Order: sequence, then structure tokens, then C-alpha cells
Amino acid sequence: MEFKKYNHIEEEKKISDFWIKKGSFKPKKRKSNKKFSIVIPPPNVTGRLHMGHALNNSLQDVLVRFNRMKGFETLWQPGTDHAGIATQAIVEKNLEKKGINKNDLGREKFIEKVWEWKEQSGGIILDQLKKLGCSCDWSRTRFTMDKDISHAVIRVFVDLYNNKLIYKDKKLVNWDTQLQTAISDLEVVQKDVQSQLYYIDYSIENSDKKITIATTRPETMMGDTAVAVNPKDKRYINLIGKNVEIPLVSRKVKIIADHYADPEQGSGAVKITPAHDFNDYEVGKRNKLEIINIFEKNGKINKNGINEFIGLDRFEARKLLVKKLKETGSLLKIETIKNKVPYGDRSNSIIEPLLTEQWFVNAKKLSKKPISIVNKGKTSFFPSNWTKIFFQWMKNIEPWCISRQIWWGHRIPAWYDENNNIFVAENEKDALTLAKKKNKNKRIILKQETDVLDTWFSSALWPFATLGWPVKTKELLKFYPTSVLVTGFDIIFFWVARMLMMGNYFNKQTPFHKIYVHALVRDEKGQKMSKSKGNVIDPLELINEFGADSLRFTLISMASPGRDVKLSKDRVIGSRNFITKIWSANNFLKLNNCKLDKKVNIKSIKLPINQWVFNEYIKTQNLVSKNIEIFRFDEASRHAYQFVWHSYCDWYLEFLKPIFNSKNKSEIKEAKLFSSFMMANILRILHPFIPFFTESVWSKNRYKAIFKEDLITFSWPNYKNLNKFDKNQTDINNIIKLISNIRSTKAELKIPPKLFCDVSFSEKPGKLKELINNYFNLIKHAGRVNSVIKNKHNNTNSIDILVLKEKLSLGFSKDVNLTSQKERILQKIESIKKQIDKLNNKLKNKAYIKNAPKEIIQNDKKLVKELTVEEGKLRSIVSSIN
RNA sequence: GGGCGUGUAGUUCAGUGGUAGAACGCUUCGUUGACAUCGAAGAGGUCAUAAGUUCAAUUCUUAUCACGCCCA
Repeated sequence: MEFKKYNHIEEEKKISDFWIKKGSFKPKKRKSNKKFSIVIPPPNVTGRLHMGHALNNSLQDVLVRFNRMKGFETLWQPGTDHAGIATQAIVEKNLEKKGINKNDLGREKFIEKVWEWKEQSGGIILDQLKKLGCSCDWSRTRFTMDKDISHAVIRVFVDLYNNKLIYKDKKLVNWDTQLQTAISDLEVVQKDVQSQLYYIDYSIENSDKKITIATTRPETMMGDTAVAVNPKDKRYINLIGKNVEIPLVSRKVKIIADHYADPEQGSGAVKITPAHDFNDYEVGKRNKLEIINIFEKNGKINKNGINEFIGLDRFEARKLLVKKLKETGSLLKIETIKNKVPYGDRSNSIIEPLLTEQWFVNAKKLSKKPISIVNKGKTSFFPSNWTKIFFQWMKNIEPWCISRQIWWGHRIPAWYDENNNIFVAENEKDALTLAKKKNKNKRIILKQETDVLDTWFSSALWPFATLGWPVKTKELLKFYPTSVLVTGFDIIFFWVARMLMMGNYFNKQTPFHKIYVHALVRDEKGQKMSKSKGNVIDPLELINEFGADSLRFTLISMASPGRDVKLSKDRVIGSRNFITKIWSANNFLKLNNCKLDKKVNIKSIKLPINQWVFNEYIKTQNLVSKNIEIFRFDEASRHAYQFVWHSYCDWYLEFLKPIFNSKNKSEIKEAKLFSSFMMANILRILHPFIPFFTESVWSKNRYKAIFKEDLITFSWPNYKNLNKFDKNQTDINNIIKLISNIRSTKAELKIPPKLFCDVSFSEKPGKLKELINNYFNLIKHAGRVNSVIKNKHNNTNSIDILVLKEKLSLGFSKDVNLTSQKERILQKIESIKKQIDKLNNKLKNKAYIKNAPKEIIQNDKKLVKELTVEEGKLRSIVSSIN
């Protein structure tokens, strides 16, 4: 009979629609009162599904489906992030294509355009997650710019401001001259580059001497307000306090003593530009230096610069300045060095430290609680080494700059009166009330702050804002704190740490108990996937070609803790083959009319192979559960794979064949029922990994008729081991050993596998004979054994083998060439001898006998005995060949 | 410079203080009524190197080498 292939495209679509239409992803109260919740790391609305998402969400879905089946009331909260800078850039670009400039449009109109874009394109990534099989409660989808989340954001801001945890300050910040906004220090990437180090002479006042400073940024000379030397540096000690003249700029500045100047670096003297370098800024503060800002917000020289430089871009200014310095002879030399230069992670342009007024969060204060929470283990990282990295960052945390000079985002709820007094409130009306109180007068015109908040500010509220906070909704009470957070390590600081700060500040409980941190997905060579390298594998292409289940199974089974996932198409093909294998096994059941048409009373199961496969299944079921619970997804999937392919398909289904061909009606009946029952159970443990396929087969096999549930909402198996099955389980395991032994002997003798043989016993028969007789029907089929005979065949056409430490003779209908086999046995004897010698040496060692645990010694002794017997029997086989 | 991680079969990776494991690949054989997207059998490892702890080290400790990541 020809069977149809499994059509993943058709089935995945069908099943997905079915689940969503039925509301299977919604939390549903079960018998137990237990809850399980996860918030999705919200992908950017601008995002498209990449391998990182695929891994991250496959893992979450495993946990969600597993816990749903375990009877927890389960919520996977989905949504997207408004991604301030990225989204604004996209919409700006789209408008530019139409010849529209953002500034002409104005703030309000522009934001309308962004919303239009969001309505059109913002849902793409969510649809892609649905394709992957993510069982989020899509009816609860949230967006960080939604009204209720905005409300939470404003509430949080006002609260933190009133508690002095948010403040406005004029400070040096990381300024992106291209995007023309401040960014936080986390958004700055330090890159290794080759730079020129310029040695420049500054002439000392009232002297013909000069002092040489070294800098990579000569253009900032225009903002110099001092030259610093180390107070311990003897070379310069008598110059401290003198004035020097900045070449070209002609301004006079003091030589100051500050430990920041490193005598080992460059010339040991450094120019100090407090307005344009973080270190210099600190030096400036310590020494009360003047701060001269020489840049416009776009990185061009402002009116504080030398006349002819005004309006020049910072890099052009550098070129021109160097040229002039050369001309005037102030440039001593140029060295090429390697150094780090800060780049903006969004714009990839060089970041300029710039003195501006910005809003900051006092992260230091907010970090205290999370540190203690993680210390106490109320939130714990897996793998645990992330704890250390988390602490390292948390304990050295800097103020978080949260204001951005863009339009798309949560506008800061602060209003200014004409005197620049700040009033922070949830709305303009409340701000006005505050303003009136303060000004005690009549007419006040308030202007709202134009800055918006860092996108991560709203993401930090995600675990509770999505559940309705500040309103004490049912969901918030039920699902906060969430059970586990699944995320990539790259956003531990950006997101995880900040959620811990906000969550622990605004709620009495930490936002999640466990944090599973997974690694990056790389290409098969271990290289980071990037568009420029052209090694990006598109998950959607793989889903199309092999099915979402195949991709999921691959990613899940490769998710070992602390290791990057090196993905190759071959691995996905392997997973696809696995699914096909189950499909074809299921076809075998159909072919033999194996149906689950009534409930199975396990205790009444009599067939040894049924008992065997059941016990093997229980082992697997336990291993899969345990490993999912400790986030060992790789191990969990491996055990499931092993059982399904090698126990169920390779042995169990093969053992069914002789039974189906027999005439024992009750055995056939039990086999047909139980094989299908086991298939149902296989689908259950595989469901979290390959949800579409399992639900599809569940439906095709009509298991719902018996179990009264769709697979997605059915229970997780929790069978208990039945001791009375153990004997038959051992027997079948021995049968498998016997058959394997017969097969390899044949292969070694170059006897075609399909050739039958007879068996006979050349020594006083033990348990083996009984075993063979009891299970002859299985052995006959799978081992291709004709019959058990009394007298063994001639030496020329038979061979003795050792099975379960007993000698057994295989007789063939034709002569066999035993020389190769003899060689083989001699090799085997040699290795056994080595083993025995090694063990005996060990046992002779008094220190070993004294110190090693008794069981180990006992075991060694037993092993020596067994090996000696085995050796003897093998020797007798060899001599019989002669 | 500081921190973290990795090094085990051809490849990708599990694992363990006391007999070294899987998947893929490879070799040989095989279309017998589930499956060639398959079956059977097999080859393949000084567990990076060195020293130490131990009765015993691939596993623990230290150092070295190589690679990767994070922070400054």
C-alpha cells in the first residue's frame, strides 16, 4: 500500500488555524490551582523573524506547552516593542522616498504616519511567530505604545521622579551626531580601530620651552582648558601652575597636576577637554576647569571654534587642523596606534561626548533590590555563571540616560513654565495645578518636554504592564510574578536587569523566578550570521522547506547550556527525517489496523513486548520531564528521539510483525490496541517539541475520541512503573542482545543477513535455552532463525557464539569461512586479557583495597570472574574452529 | 588590563572521580508488505598540553597553549 507523504505546509496551516479559532492558547483553569506564565521578549515592530527569534521562541513554547499539559493554568503573554529609533528611521525613510521631510510634517502628523505604518507592517513578526507554532495567547497581544502601557510608563516616571529616582541633569552624554539624540552607554559599542596619535607642542608662557602632548583628536584642542601632568612625574613637576598656549587657538591654559595623566602614556602630558571626553570631564570637575563646547549637535564646529573652522564637520576640522599644525611646526610626529572608538549601535556613527541636559534614572539605587533578590536566589539564572556577570554590571552601574531627542516614543510627562521650572505629572492638568501652586499666580503657559523615553524604559515594565498594572487586574494577581524568562544573553543588561529593577520597585515580588539564558545561533562554521557575510539562514525558508516542526526540533535539540547553536541545513534535514520516521511508523499501524478504540487497562497487558515498550516509555517520559524542568532541552529531545526511533520503531514494531502473522487472536488484539496506545503516548511527549505534527496525527488517529481532549490541552503522561512488567522487560532486552549478536556474527562471516540459521546448544543449557524457546516467534522473525535443533551442525558450517555468557551454536545451510571470525575472536580475547590484567593489578594494590569503596572493589572482582569465564569460552570456540 | 566560557570520534556536540557516548558523515551489505527522508553491520578517540591532589583523573586544582565572548 502506498501512503501519502506528510504535508507540513497544509497540516501546519490547518492545525494553527484550528488552535487559534478554538482558543487553545488561552489560559484555562485546570484541576490544580497552579499557574505558569512567561512574557515574550517583545520583538521590535520593525523586526522580521530571524534564527535568534526562532530559537528563543521555540524554547519558550516547549516550556509553555509542557506546563500547559502538566495542568498549569498557562499564559504566554505576547507583544511587540515600539523600537523608538529604528521605527522612526524606517518611517522617515519611507517619507523621504515620497519627498516628504519629517520636519515639514511636524511632530503630530509624523507620529500619525508612524501609527499608520505600525498598523500595516507591525504585525508581520507576530504572524511569523504563529508560523513557528508559538502558543501565545494572541488575544492578549500588547504593544509598548498601547494606551494602557503608556499609562503605566507615565505612572512609573512620575513616581520615580517624585521619589528622586529620576532627575534632570546637565552632563556629558553619549551623543549620536547622526541621529541627533543622546543614547545610553549600553547603546555604545567600543570598536577596535587604527588611529593616528598626534604629538603636538604647546609652548610655555614666558619661556622658550615647550610641552608635548599626545592626542588622537587634535580638533578638540579648540576646547582645551588645561594641560595635565601627573603630580609624581618629575619631568614636569616644576611646570605645574605655568600657562601654556594652545597652538592656532592661541588661548592660554594652565598646566595642572592630576593623577589622570599617566607618565607611561604618550609624552606623559595630556590636553584636557572637559566638554568632549568623559575622563577629561572628571578632571575638569576636580580642578574646576572651564568647559568649552566646540560642537553643534550635528558634529560641526560651533562658534567657540577658531573662526575659519566654524561650520566644518569634526573630521574635516581634524584634517585642516593637522595641516595647519604642520605648517606652523607645532606637530612633532604622528604615530599609528590601535585604540577603541565609540560607535552608536543603531547609526554606526562615531559617538561624541556632548554636554547636554538629559533625564536620568538613579540606577544605582534601583539596583540594590535586584542584587539582593538574585543573591537570595529568588530570581536565579540558568546557566548560573550569568549570575556573576549580572552582579559585575549591576554593582558598577552608572546613571541611566533615558531621554531621547526623537519623536516616536513615550513623551516625557514633564512641563516647563516660562522660568523653566519643571512640573512632572501624569497629565497637563495636574502639571498646571502644580505650577499654579508654585507660582501663586494667574496665567501660566506650560510647555511639555519634547524628549521621549528610551525604548528600554517601557520594556522594563513589560512583565507587569502587559498584565494590566497599575490596575490590579485578575491577570496581574494570577500571573505575576512570571515563572521564567527566556532570553538571549545579549540583552541581560538592556532588558533583564532593568526589568528586575522596575519589577522589584513597583511590585512586592520579583518579575520572574528563573531566567534561562540561551546563546546565539551561528552558521555551521560557527560564524555569526550577518547580512554582509551572506551567511544568514532565513528561518521562514527552512519552515517552508522542512516544516516548523523540523526547525523547532533542530534548534531545541541543539540548545545546550552555554554553547552557541551552530545551525546547518543537514541538522534540519535530520529532524525532518525523524518526523517522517514517525509518520511512516504510524502508517504501519494503519496498515495493520491498529486502532485505539477503547481505553487501555495497563495492568491487564500481557504481551511481553507491550510490557517492555511500556517500561521503556516510562523511563523516557521521566527523562523528558526531568530535563525540560531543568532546561536541558537538548537532553530531553535526545531521549525522546532515542525511544521513538530505536525502541519503538526499530524493535517494538519489528516484534509486532510475527504477532500479527500469528493466529493468536487475543495477542493480536492486544498488540493492535497497545501499539496505537503507545503511539498516542509518543505524540504526548513529543508535543512540546513538534506541536503541529503531533496534533495532526492525534487528530488523524482519532485519539480525541478516547482521551476527550485535543493533544495541546491533554495531560502530560505520568505513568508509574509496574514492577510486574520488569521480568519481561529484562527478557526482551536479552532477546535484543541475542538477535544483535546473531546479526553481527553473520555480517562478520559475510553471510547475507537474510539467510536463516539453526541454533543449538553445545554446552549444558542454562537460561538462554528457556529464553529462546519462550520467545521463539520473535527470534525467528527478527533474528532469522529456522529452528532450535538438538545436534549442532558440522564444524564447517556452524559457528559458536557467546550470548549472555552462554555458548550458542549457529548452524548454516552451507559452509562458512571461519578464518576471519577466528581472527576476530582472538582479538577479542586479547582485549579481555588486557582488561583482566588491568583489574588484577588494581586489586593487588593495597592502597586501592584500603581506600576504594566496597562496591567498586566488589564490582571489579565480579568483572574479573565474568571476564575470565568469557575468555575461557572464547578460547574453546577458537579451538573448536581448529 | 579585568572577567567569563570553550577545547572529547571526520564534523557538531552530550557526559562522567572507577568499562568513552549520541547525531550526522564515512565503509560494507541490503529494496523481506511501515519507512531508501530507510534497514543491518562496522570502522573511527593519548578526552588540547604539562604538573599536582587521589588508591584511581577525560572528570578536581594550578599553569601553559589555542579559540570565542563581555567589560574597561
